[in-house]
Amino acid sequence: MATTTAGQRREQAKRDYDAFLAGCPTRELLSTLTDKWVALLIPALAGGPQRHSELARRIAGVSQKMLTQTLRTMERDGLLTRTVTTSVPARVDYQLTPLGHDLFPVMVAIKTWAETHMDRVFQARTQFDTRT
Amino acid sequence: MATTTAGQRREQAKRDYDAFLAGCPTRELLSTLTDKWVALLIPALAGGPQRHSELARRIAGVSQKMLTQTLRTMERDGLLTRTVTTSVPARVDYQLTPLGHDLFPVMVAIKTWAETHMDRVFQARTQFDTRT
DNA sequence: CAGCATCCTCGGAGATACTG
DNA sequence: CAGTATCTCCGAGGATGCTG
Repeated sequence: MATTTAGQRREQAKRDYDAFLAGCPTRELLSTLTDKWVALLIPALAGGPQRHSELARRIAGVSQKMLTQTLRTMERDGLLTRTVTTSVPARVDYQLTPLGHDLFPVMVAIKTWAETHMDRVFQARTQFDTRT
Repeated sequence: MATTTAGQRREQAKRDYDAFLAGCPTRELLSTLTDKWVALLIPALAGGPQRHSELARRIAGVSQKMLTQTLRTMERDGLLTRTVTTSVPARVDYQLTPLGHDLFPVMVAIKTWAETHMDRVFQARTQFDTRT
């Protein structure tokens, strides 16, 4: 029988992995998670499946290359699924997995934090730049 | 008299700023927040003031240049304060501001998420890489 | 100890053009 | 429409050496 609960396995993971350590694989995962486009894509996809072109329009300024590249990385890491509908023209839908959706609160928190505290940061910058 | 509450001002900010827009200044702030070293520095500083060398040791693998550079940006954005104690040798302490501390829950959430779900991501990668 | 200046390199990321 | 391939370039970021 299984003698470990999900909670215990999570505890185990937190003991084994430490992003403060240089060699830890979480360091590299952290690099993926702390990506501007990931922080925008997760909230953008939270409402449901989106097509490539829809995402490109929603997330203004992202190049086609970066969008495809970021989506591919996220798919590989199990954050979203890519569904191809063969037709002319082709149609591809991206949808968050439960794992990806689990990341939603965190990502939306960063995005919202930036939008909410932008003014305060501007104040701080002005003060910093005009210090004697 | 002031007719707007802090809550209303926050609402105002959320209406004015939208990180989905390319020209929005929050896009650039988001770039700063979604930085690997920021995600590690905030949790590292949460316990109290830390010296430059202490941080360098705690956050393994960070170069001296990147550490100074990241700390400077965070100082400019009002996330932390830099206190110099003139002595020989010099001593510099970094401490989170209330604004920076406000970011702590978010940053620690990302770091913890990575540490907690590393195994699941590994599984997803293996499955992705061995797909036919 | 903290941090600036300099040099150098590697790859992140845009632009463009082409395919299914 | 979605994606790949190629070329190019700029700058992030490491290494080293010097200063207060």
